[in-house]
Amino acid sequence: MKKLPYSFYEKHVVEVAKDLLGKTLVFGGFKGIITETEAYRGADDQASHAYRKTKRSEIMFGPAGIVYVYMIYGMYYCFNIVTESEGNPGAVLIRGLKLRDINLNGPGKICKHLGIDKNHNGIDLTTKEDFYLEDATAQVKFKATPRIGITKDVDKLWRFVVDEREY
DNA sequence: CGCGCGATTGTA
DNA sequence: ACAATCGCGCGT
Repeated sequence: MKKLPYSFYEKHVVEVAKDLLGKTLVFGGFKGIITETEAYRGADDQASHAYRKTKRSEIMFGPAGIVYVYMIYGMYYCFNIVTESEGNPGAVLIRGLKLRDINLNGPGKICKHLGIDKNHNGIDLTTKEDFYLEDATAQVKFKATPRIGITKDVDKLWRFVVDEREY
């Protein structure tokens, strides 16, 4: 299996969110299959941090393949991957990860279990040897649903979940 | 500088 | 159904 290149992340955020399903995340000693994602975009997505450019959301406006981690509700971190070309904000929230023996369903659980926090913000997934994504040969089946936990732009079907029998 | 609230989760 | 818990973003 080979590491996913910059070109994989540079596409439209919704495409990347779908394509990430079934891919393998390698982080330190952990290896897991991505089972659930959500897409967040720029000015046309009111639910996104990048709806307005702030110090926090600035990273979403930058180049693709970069890790975006933020704290939520004062006690959990959310792990995102920046997409699209520079100047076009977008990021995919990783919401589900299947490890060998544990099913991490929920962005907070993933970060807590793997130990991902604010220190990982800004890491380039295309150049590291212990933090990257691996290509997958097989395509997985999935469903599109509304995103979780938001109050604006709730009608966008930008949450993608791998069918349970696929993993 | 103060204040309300959030891309969540475990517990009741 | 709700508390835990704190950094961010916006208004003053």
